[in-house]
Amino acid sequence: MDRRGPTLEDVAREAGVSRATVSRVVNGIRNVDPGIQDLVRRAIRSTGYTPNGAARSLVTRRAETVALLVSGAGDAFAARVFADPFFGRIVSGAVTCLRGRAIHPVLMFAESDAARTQVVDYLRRGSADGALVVSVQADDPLPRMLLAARVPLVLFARPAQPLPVSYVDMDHRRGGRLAAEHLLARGCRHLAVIGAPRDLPAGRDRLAGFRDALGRAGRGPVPVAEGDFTHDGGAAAMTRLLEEHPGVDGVFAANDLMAQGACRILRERGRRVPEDTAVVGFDDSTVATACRPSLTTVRQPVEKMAAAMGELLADQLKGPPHGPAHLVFEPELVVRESA
Amino acid sequence: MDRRGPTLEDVAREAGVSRATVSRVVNGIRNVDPGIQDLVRRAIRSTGYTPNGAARSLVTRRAETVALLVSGAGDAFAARVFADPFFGRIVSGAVTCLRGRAIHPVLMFAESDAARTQVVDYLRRGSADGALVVSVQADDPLPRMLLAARVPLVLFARPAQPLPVSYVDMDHRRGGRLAAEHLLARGCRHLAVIGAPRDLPAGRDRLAGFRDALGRAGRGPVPVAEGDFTHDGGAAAMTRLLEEHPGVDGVFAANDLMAQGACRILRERGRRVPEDTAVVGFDDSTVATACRPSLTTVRQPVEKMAAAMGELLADQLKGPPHGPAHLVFEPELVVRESA
DNA sequence: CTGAAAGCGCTAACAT
DNA sequence: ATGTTAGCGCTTTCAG
Repeated sequence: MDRRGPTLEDVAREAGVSRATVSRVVNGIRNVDPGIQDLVRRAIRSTGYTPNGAARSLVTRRAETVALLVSGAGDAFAARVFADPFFGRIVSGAVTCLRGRAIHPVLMFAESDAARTQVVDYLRRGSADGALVVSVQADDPLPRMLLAARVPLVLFARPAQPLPVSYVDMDHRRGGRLAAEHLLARGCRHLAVIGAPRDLPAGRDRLAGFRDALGRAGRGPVPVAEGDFTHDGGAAAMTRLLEEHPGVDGVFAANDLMAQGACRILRERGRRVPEDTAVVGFDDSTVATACRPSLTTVRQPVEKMAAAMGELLADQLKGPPHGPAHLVFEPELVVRESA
Repeated sequence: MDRRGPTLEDVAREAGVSRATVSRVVNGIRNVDPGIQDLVRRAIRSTGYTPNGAARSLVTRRAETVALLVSGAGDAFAARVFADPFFGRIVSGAVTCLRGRAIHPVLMFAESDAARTQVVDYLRRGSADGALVVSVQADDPLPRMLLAARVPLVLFARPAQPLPVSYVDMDHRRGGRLAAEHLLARGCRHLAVIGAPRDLPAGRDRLAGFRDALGRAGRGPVPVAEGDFTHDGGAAAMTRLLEEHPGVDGVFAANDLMAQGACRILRERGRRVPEDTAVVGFDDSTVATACRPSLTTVRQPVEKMAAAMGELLADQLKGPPHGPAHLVFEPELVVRESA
């Protein structure tokens, strides 16, 4: 079963012109006589010609492909990643943006040294022109490796260590402030936080913003239980919080999944949400509207951010490098039932 | 910024051998003197050589890449797809399987004629060696188009129209039976179904299996409200069901998201789940354990199925075609709180 | 505006 | 066991 199709040569012969001319027509280059253009197009149709990607790629040095990398650690990483609707949103935003530019995304997980090596090799081999990277780990070595390999790349979220690299991010500090202000405004007096893993810049910023607002309102320190972005992690954190601070009447969770886990525990303990304890989530993921009470949450415009990543990378691939670009989006508080 | 690296030629010169020998070492072909192998490897290291993918691809006629196609219709298709954890599971299963074989998945959505054309072109261009297709639409034209282009492919789920193509599927009929038997066994007397879109074979089979079991138990016809696999669709269907059959005490929903939507409505109407109305879902997706009551559901081994798709395709790419293969997996009832 | 010709970097016969 | 050679299918100067 050989899927080898007709080549430029075949089309050229059919049309009675040279390969170069066919190539020009295929690539939409002007300076081709309209009559001949027609001739060629007809020949293309009649032969059923499609350009060969590898051959083209070999000379243009472009694969019209980028790697979409999800980077983090742990067993069953791939399986866990998509349990959070967050990643699906990134993927769909990126894919949608790239497809408009006829760039194709190759999805890869980089959760071990072996996987990272595979990823870097893939890029060095020229199979992809650049990379879109989503790290869920603070000390992720991947961006550095890619930078060392001179791979054009754009990160989702500012790296934990400063790096000369483009990224798209959100103003998490502001997000944390919005959450705190809302909780304060609805009269909560005993706040608590279910935080992100301690070393993630985004998590730190959300917490810092939350504290900012508290400080400004003359409030003291706030108890924090660390979560892991999962439903169960949120539930566990809420349980701990309740043991040590039974009087808590307002909770800010660093993502919606954890907020949902927290709500579950609160209700199992006989507390009404939001009457007894209000809960604010983060992300505005699909679960925010699917649960009862629906979640009041800080919306991240993830799809837009992912699309921006794609654009930034596309620009970088096209023009000469203008140095790292940083795009920071604004969060938005979405008020629903939980707070 | 030219990322052009050293070539085979450079390595050959450095090692004082021919390009062919270097190529043999790189590709792990025996019949190379161990001493020379060492020499070459050293030269590879010292030059920092990585093979060029396009050049290799041009002669081997293999891209070591497959397209992972999600096919369906509608606006914002890409965005909606990942709202259901189901797709994330497929993707992660497929990626995990393929990576072991050094095959890279390109993710594409095919929801319009333009998108489908782009997809077929991509394959015809040789940029991918084959396709893994997940259709969420009964009359999806994509498989046929791919078949016509002689693209090796494997479908997730049997196509609505018989097609000479390999696929991986589950015994949905059996899944429906499991759900019915469980509901019957727990003493439900007034059953109802929240079905899948009517034209999906999987949905039809689940319903048929459900009816099978009912018939065998001497039960008559069962009311069915059609859903669209979303949380809200499930809620809407449940609402309709309740209006026409207020006495319903057992519901089978064609996926977990709809089951969750149904539970929401039931509780809003003051009914206890499962005491007043039991609910059985389908898929055993991540939402099944995240909600209260947790869902009793029919588990689909999605990751395994997706991995099997990858294997089937890999085999097809490797060996000579042995005709379409069909792999059918068994469902499993997972009993939790909702029924 | 069109054609001829030179590669892009690699693999795979075929010789040796 | 190694080297020589001929392409894979395309783009792109460079002439004309």
